[in-house]
Amino acid sequence: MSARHERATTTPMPVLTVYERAGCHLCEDMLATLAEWRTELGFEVERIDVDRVPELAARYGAKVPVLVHDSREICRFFLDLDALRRSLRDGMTTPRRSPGRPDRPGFPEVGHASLRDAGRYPRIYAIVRMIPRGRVATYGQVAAIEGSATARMVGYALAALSGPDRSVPWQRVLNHAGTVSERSGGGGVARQRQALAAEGVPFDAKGRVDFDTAGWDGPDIDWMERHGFHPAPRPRSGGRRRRR
DNA sequence: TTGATGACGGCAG
DNA sequence: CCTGCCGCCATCA
Repeated sequence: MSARHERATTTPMPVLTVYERAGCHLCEDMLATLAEWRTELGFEVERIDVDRVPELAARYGAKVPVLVHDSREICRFFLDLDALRRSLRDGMTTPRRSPGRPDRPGFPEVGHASLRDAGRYPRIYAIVRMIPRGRVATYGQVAAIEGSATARMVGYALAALSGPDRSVPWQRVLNHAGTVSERSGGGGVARQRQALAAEGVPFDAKGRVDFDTAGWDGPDIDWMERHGFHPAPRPRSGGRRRRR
C-alpha cells in the first residue's frame, strides 16, 4: 500500500479500458476483480459501453468484456491476472530488478496468483450461471467443462460465494450421488434443498435428485467456443449413459 | 514453510 | 446400494 504512493509520485497511473455491455455478468465479474487489485497493482479503470457506439458494438459483438491496456488486448471474457501483470510491468519505465530477486517485478508483495486471482472462479461461476432453472449439475461436470479445475475446486469456488452475489445459482450444483453436499458450516444445506424444491426439482425419498430427469447436459458448443472453454472429454467409462 | 482441512469423486469391499 | 479409503490441491493458520 505504502509502496504504491512512492511509485505514484514518479509515474502516471496506467489506465485499463474495459469494453463492456449492460447486464453482462462476465463484465461485472471482471470489473469486480479489477477493483480488488486496483490499489495493489496501481491502475485506473475506464469503462466503455460498446452499445453506446455502433462501431464498437459491431466490432466486439457478444465478445465482451475485453480488457485493454496501452492499446493492447490483455484478455477477454475472464481476467487473466498474469497477462495483466505482464502488461503493466512492460509498460513501466523501471525494468531492472535487483539480482537475486528474479521473480519480483516492480510490484511489492504481490505474491503468486491464486486460483481465485487467476480467474478460474469467474470461469466456474459463468458455467454455473448457464445451468437452467429446474436442472442440476455435478461438481465434477462443472469442473470438466471448465477444463482445468477439479470437482474439489468447484466446491471451493462455490463456498467462496458470499451473500450478495445472487447471480450464481449455486444451489443447482450437487455431488455425484445427486444429493446436497454436507458442509462444515452446517447451514445452507436446508436452504439449498428448499431453493431446488422451489424450482421444481424433485427429490426422492432418500434426498436424491435423479440426473436422468433433472440433469443438465452442459452448455452448447457454441457458448463454450465463444467463452474459450475446451473441456477434455470425460472418460465416460462403462455403460450407464445419461439420456436427455 | 508445513500441515490440516474440505460445498468431491472413483473404487474396492 | 452403501461405506470407507485415498488422491486431489487451493487455502489458511
